[in-house]
Amino acid sequence: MTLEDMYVRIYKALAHPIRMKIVMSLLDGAQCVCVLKENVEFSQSNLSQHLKILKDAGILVSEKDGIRIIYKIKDDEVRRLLEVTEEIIKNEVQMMNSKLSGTS
Amino acid sequence: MTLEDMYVRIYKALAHPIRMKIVMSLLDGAQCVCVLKENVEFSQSNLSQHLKILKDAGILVSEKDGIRIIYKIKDDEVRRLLEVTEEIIKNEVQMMNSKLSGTS
DNA sequence: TTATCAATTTAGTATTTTCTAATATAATTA
DNA sequence: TAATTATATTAGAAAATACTAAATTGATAA
Repeated sequence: MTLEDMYVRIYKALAHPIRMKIVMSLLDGAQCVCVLKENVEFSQSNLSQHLKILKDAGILVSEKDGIRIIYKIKDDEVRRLLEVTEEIIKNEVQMMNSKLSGTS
Repeated sequence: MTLEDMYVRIYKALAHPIRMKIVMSLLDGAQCVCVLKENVEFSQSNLSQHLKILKDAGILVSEKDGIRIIYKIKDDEVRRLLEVTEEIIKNEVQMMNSKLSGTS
């Protein structure tokens, strides 16, 4: 596995609307699959597959709690990744707006 | 386009080995397509398609220079995104190593 | 103007990813 | 132990993405 491949694995994990939704939902705190399931509009097996991808990529970690499995954001570095991405998006939106209003 | 979709577009653009290679190659400085072509192992049309995806996602920008087109990393925020990702990878590698050597 | 070089676009095939449905596992409770 | 609840896995069809080859555009030079 090259360095490039490691980058790609991380980005690929985040490059899906459902997975992004899961990750954002977990930014507020850990959640069990049973709760995540309620906010997601498809099958439980599909959710499970997406969670696996996120876990394998090192975005999420999980732990057992009796019959439940709790998922959470792995660490602060992952949170920072999302923050920096948000910065990029903010810049884009700002630029779009200033172009539209002719203030550029 | 929701906020989620904007995140996804950025990550999707980076979630490909060839595109990652292009981006890394551009971290050292702007390059024309003609030079990028030499470091990439497939058709020029394919390269062009990947460049388009990176540009549309706001990762790269391009400018004309006579007959050539020069591509470069859009801005420092994008560079930071890559840096933070590298941090995540470093942590992973470190953890793997300490597990292997039993130092954990 | 014609030829050439640099890059992009288009169309169709090949490959990869995603989703659904069914089955399996694992912990808990009756 | 059997039934139930929570989650994961598997297999195959559906959808999305990537690649190749050919055609196109646009700028420059002969």
